[in-house]
Amino acid sequence: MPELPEVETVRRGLSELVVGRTIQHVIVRDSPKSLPADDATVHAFVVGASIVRVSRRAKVLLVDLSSDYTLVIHLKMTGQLVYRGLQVFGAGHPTDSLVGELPDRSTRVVLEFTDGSHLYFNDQRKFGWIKPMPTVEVPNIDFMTRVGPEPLEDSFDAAAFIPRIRRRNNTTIKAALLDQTVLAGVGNIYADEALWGAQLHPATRVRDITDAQLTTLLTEVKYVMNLAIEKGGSTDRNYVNADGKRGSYIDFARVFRREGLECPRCGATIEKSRVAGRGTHTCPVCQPILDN
DNA sequence: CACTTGACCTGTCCGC
DNA sequence: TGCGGACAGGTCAAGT
Repeated sequence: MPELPEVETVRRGLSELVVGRTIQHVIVRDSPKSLPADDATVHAFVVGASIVRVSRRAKVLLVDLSSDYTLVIHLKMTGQLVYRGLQVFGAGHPTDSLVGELPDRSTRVVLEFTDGSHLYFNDQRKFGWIKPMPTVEVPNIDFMTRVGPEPLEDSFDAAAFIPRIRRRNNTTIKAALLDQTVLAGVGNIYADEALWGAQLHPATRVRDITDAQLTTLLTEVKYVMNLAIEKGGSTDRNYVNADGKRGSYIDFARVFRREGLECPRCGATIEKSRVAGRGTHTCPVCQPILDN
């Protein structure tokens, strides 16, 4: 579920809420992909450690501990990280929140801090994970060595983007945007939104797209991601930030989940189809398929 | 090798 | 309400 803007929003929240706190207790229940490290590792390097920094690479969160271990976290489709202090009453407007009392049925991991507050890792579908590993080893994990550049870095310009995406010249532009080794952090929502912005049909082959169009596409990727971060991410079904609150980008989406509604640019009816194995939203007028 | 599809899971929604 | 099937924002293994 969460793409780069959602993970970045969670990162910012956790930086405010958990940095400086000391882990007193760890509870893990039914999270098959989590914590492959044995209990001894958790006891030696997680329990008793404090959180010194929360960073992000692509869609992966990195929680650095004072023990020189890092909790590497992937939320995948339905993962949430929600912090709860001691005072739960009055925490936000009810319609802002998707989560009630915690832990709940989907809670997989709980970090209890020495001050009595908690961080809950909830994950309905159990695809997500939290894995402790030595901080120095994090850059060596397969995903980190293969993942592409961060799209919001100023240095990631058209000159950097075009040759990378042209490595996937024989596939569709949507599949190429979703390829994390081309660039980091684009998922299904922002792929559709950026392609609408660039007036490209997601099923267009990369080889049929000009460099000028790819340059526009990169501008649109940066635009939708920056806007989404500003809006606190997109909540379609169950994404929430570290306070348990929804994001509002989805209210600003131009095509995503808007099938049957009007295209905000031309008024045509937005369609839903399947491209690269994913639900795909397009304007049939603004985004004609090119097949040169 | 490049690319596509299926699997991982649970919950929800839609049609009958 | 009940039941079966399709589908859900990510990633990797297996298949073509």
